[in-house]
Amino acid sequence: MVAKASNSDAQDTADVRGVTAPDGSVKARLERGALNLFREHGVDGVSTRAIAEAAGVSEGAIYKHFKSKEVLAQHLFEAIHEKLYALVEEQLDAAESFDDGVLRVVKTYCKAADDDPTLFEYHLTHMFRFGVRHYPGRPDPTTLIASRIQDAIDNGACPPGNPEIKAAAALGVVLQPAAHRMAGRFEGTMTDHADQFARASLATVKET
Amino acid sequence: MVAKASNSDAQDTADVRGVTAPDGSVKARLERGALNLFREHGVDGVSTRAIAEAAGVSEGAIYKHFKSKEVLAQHLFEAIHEKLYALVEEQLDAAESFDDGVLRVVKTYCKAADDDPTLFEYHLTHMFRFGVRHYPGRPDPTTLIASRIQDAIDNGACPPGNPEIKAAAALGVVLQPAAHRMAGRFEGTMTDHADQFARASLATVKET
DNA sequence: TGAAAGTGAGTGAACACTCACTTACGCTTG
DNA sequence: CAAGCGTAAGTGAGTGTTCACTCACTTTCA
Repeated sequence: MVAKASNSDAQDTADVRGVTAPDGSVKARLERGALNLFREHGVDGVSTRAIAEAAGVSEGAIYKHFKSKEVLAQHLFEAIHEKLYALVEEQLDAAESFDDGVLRVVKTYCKAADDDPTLFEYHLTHMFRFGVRHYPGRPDPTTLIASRIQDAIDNGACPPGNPEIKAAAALGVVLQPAAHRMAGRFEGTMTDHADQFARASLATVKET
Repeated sequence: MVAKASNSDAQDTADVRGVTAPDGSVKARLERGALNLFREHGVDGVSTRAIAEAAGVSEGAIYKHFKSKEVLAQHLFEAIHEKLYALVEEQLDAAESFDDGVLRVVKTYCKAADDDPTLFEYHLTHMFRFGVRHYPGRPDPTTLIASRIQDAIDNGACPPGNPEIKAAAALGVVLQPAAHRMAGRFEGTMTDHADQFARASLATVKET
């Protein structure tokens, strides 16, 4: 479970941050320190010693909060994964049409990438490690999108086709540029180009 | 440098395989064994002991062919990276129009993913580790594609826009489904859907 | 016959994790 | 409210294991 971040702090904006424990706490410093290191060096490239140092605590402190380094890494991934799911669901439910839904989802991903690039990059780069399994019931943004595409196909708002493929291709339009943005291959924010990505995503969904 | 694979074996087909040493040699077995393990567990998740075991040789043998485990991992990445570059360049040069070029590149990626999924997945998952730096002169498929898009913009075959972003978005249409395919999220080959991906890529390039 | 390829026990370093211990602190009770 | 107390948080030296890599040696083969 993600540390409850929406208890009293009036943060109802669709913000990808706030998936970690309250700022200043040792747990939050461990999470943020580990996240920074994991993003740069990969989970296996980071020692518990380095994590403790980054958080300004002793190595033993890690184990008061997490059973193992691996659990810490999983916890961070799940936190952002579930947060993304919630944001996507929120936007899809608020959408006035299929096309509007695509636009909203694209904007959500762009905003997430801009708001917390470290968190987003960790999510992107560790999808293969933690995000592959999509057992039934696990909240997975792509599966959610695919199921909404299926709905749209059923009611004629979208041409027929494999919804998993449509979802993947449409997301690729946003995620691949996001990866390039993080590698410094172009300037500006993702949100700057959100409308363009949305048009391309929509064309992709209707084409694929 | 990639082990010369096009010496005498009459393999002129645009195939992504053949980036490793001749089959049966210890070097080839080390490369293939390491590749399989790296793909599944990541470079840092694989021990030299495991690599030697997979290749059926002693640990010391690794160091007769590669200076270190890291060099072996880099070598494998560069091999597929340069091969992809060559294939993309070949197809772009053979293209009769901008649109035809997009179709050919998309088909090339689909075929590469189908021909050697392990190699392709290793490339995909280790882009962040090895593929980020695109210093001038290094053959990089995406940079090549971006430069051809720039050409097309200059001669009016493509609407204006940032070619790096266009290239990334168009590639995302293929690469994200490829990742999903490898995770077993849909059946069939990538090539089965190449025409659809090509149409979506083209729309993305002209839209983004 | 000489060089390259291959062996496998050996080495020091780094690793994730533990544990006996100290510190901090909220809660009960007179 | 002060004293006492139990629990959770935090420490950091210690532990056994695993790691990448080496080297003296043997084998292969042109």
